[in-house]
Amino acid sequence: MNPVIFHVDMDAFFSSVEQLDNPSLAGKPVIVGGRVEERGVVSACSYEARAFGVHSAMPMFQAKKLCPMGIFVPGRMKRYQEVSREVMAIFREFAPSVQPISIDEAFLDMTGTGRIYGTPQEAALVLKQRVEGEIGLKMSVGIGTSKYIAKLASDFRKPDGLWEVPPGGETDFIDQFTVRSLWGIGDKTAERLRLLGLTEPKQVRSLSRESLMRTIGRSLGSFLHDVCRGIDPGIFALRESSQSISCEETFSRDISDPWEVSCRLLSLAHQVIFRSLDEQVLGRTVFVKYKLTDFRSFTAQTSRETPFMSAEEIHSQARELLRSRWNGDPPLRLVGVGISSLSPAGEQVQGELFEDPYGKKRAVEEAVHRLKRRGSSLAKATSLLERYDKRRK
DNA sequence: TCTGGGGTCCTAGGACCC
DNA sequence: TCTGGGGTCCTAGGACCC
Repeated sequence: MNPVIFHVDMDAFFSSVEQLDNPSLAGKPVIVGGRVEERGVVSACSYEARAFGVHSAMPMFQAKKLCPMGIFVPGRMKRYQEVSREVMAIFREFAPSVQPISIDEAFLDMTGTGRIYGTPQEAALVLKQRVEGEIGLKMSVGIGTSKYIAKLASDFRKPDGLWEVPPGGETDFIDQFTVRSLWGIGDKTAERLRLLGLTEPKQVRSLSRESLMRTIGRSLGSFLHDVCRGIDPGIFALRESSQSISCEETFSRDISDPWEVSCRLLSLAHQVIFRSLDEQVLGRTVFVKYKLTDFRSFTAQTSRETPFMSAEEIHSQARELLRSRWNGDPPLRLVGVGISSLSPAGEQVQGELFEDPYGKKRAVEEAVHRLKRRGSSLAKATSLLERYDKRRK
């Protein structure tokens, strides 16, 4: 039996939710994103706004220029997550197996559901109607024999799309794309391939896997070889847990004062530890990322044998990493902090609790975390107090 | 008046080990 | 007086995606 995979993608998700919650926005160019003064970018926009050339990741000042009459709204991530959960719940009721891959996308394995739903297209129509009826949002569905094909298919007739690639039709379908428009091929790689005379999947098929791997690298070569033959490259494998947790901040104006940067790092370190406690993981690696005025960005990281247990530990490591590389000039546009080499928190805590400094610190973090979840401003107060203490020294 | 935030994976070089 | 060589871990940078 051929696999039947759906890729479901909500249309212009964030802006559609805004239009759903505020019907006066329906049919208008809605642009969700940051603030111009804070160097924000577009995170999503309605199709009405796209008609003006606005697209996601575009700087807000540019979007305003292109679409001055646009309705600019700040994002409400909590609300989008809430709606996402509702939509995913419908998927889970509907399909035997669901794999969410982002806030507004999921793979549904519909193999063997013919007796219940009829043909894949009939099933997709029912699902689209359910989501539109129960939630009020439109979506696009791609159907194929693999995740990769389904993913391309959902994008093929957006918005409100429904496209099925029949078993055996994979290569013909792929041939309707340019190499650049394939998922996983960006500007840089497309340009490299263009210089090699490879702009169409058909041209890629004239090369063996070995020669592709030799010329463009093992991984990319193998990936491209498979994709252009309609073979699933296996990139949407299930990942049960995250590999890293990080937070970053772009300043509304560049900062050259190391002390001020350190304060920002502390606040970011707190956010990182809160999220790591949420996910019940700890990290043995701390990394910092910083971006200069000229947009060049750098990373530095360090690992140790025992996990970092508190915001203070993460912060002091991150500050040290940054201090040895940057001393205030040129000014910074962004800093970020993160942890990786993650492991479940439970394992560590057993042993570490005996070591007072770590166990105690962690207990404090957890307490602060619990309070913060209840809306207390204690965490903020802690940060401020520390700031105050350090200034006094 | 300039270009976010949160991730993933890959590559390449060096250290270290057998 | 010839530069083994494979495996693994770590680090920094980069490409890509939503």
